[in-house]
Amino acid sequence: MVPANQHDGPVHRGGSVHRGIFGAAASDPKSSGGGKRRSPLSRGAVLRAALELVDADGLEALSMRRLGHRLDRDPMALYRYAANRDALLDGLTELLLDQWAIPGAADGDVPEAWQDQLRQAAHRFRSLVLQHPHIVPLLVTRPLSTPLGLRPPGALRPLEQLLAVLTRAGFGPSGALHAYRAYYGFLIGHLINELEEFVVNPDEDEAGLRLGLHRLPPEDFPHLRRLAAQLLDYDGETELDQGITIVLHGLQAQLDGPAQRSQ
Amino acid sequence: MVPANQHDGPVHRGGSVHRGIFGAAASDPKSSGGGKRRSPLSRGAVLRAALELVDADGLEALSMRRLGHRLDRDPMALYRYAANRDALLDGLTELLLDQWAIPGAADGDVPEAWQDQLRQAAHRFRSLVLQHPHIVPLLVTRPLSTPLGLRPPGALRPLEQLLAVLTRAGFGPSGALHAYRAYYGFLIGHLINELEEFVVNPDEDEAGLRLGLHRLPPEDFPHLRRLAAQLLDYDGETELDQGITIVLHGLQAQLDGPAQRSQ
DNA sequence: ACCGTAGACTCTACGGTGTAGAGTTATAAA
DNA sequence: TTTATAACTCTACACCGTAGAGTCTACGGT
Repeated sequence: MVPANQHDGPVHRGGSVHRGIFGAAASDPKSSGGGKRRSPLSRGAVLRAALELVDADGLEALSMRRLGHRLDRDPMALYRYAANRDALLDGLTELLLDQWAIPGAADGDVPEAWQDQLRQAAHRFRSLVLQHPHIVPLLVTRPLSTPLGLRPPGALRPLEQLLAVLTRAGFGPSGALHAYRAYYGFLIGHLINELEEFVVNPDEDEAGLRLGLHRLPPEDFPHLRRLAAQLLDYDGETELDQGITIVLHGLQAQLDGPAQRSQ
Repeated sequence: MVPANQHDGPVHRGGSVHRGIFGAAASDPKSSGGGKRRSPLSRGAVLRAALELVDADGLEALSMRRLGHRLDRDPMALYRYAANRDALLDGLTELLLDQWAIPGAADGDVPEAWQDQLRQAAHRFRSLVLQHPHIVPLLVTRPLSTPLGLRPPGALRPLEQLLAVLTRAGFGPSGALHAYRAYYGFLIGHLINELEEFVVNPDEDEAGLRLGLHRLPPEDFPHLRRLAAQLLDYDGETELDQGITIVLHGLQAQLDGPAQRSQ
């Protein structure tokens, strides 16, 4: 349930000094009270500052120089905590994935609850992502450049836990993998969809005008133009819930169907 | 079936000189045969060159300067065909979406075929994206910054056509929208998943080693480590097909269920 | 033949970026 | 006191997007 994280110090060597989850420090003056030397940074502090920067102003606003400025350190100091900017971005996705709590992942639960567990996990992931919408592109892009086994454990934990839930539900190894892919694929796809729902001009009264739909030639886009009202009262939460229901039904059918077991 | 595209010339004014789909020119010497002055570029030529650059070396390799060099033009010349780099990226997503052919979008088809049509469309989208994997981040990120009505028609056409298919299938306006979202959400999610499947070291014999799974502590990742073999023989096409089947069944159920019609 | 105009492009420059390499300082250990 | 090391800073380089002004060519009008 709670992130169980690893090294926090400099990046080149796992210093193994456990300072807490993603590191504390960085605000209290250390032992000697000169006031001249600040307490050293930590990977956790750097990542958290980076996330704040991204949340506030988007991904492009995250530059080494700006982050250095925000932490009151020379930009080059950051390279002690992330090998380069890409590694920093990877750290952000890890920071996020590591917060994804998947219910019922511990042993000893009733196996029938797997559908509720997956449903809950989906909603948690959604609210997590909505708190940090700017990192979605990272979620989509970054892992692509890192092969499975080399990704940080924090980023793999959700996958492992989902596989555990599915296995307890009765899926075989390959079945669990297929089920995971269908589930996570739908989940991430939904979030991309949801984040793309937008309004041009909230002050405008008429639905079509708010979306800018009046610019579209009616003869080319009859269906779209007719949907102005429906496009506006989008409810991401129930939309996700209904979609997840479809997926879960499909998975249940596979469980009940033939040739399960070793498949 | 075939992209029907609009202006192609300079960006500030829709020159309305129709030179063909996304523009020709850019290789044949124009009327006067001095050999001194090259024929002018075109938006289409610029976008195509940009796509080639991205396909070859990834998104980060697409800089105005590199693109200018490739087209043998000063980088600033490109600003005649795209207002800035972001607009260039938007042009790339349009270039791609515009190629997505959705079968049966023309009127007069048998309405029962909608499931096959959506299935086919999904497979076409997949092969399109696999030809240009580097643009997936754009597909995910770019529309986010452009409200629906302001997106270029080429990027909205697939949406319109999918809505047409769903409407002919019997969905009401809101139902069609929900169905579209479930369908496209799953589709894009699957592709993200599929693109993240990777091998570390193809020369390695043993499955776990090829994925780098041996680095993971066995006590923390029992399920993942057990899946080495299954992770390796991933077949994106049938995976997509099975997932789409689930979604289509779910949608069919909604069609058969109560309260369809005006909903 | 001359001029004016407009399109397509180039030149220069500014402020920003990631990061290599070497240098600095403060603390802890010997 | 000396030495080692961790944490950090300084300087510099090559690249980036793009604003602003200038150039060069083709063409239409007179």
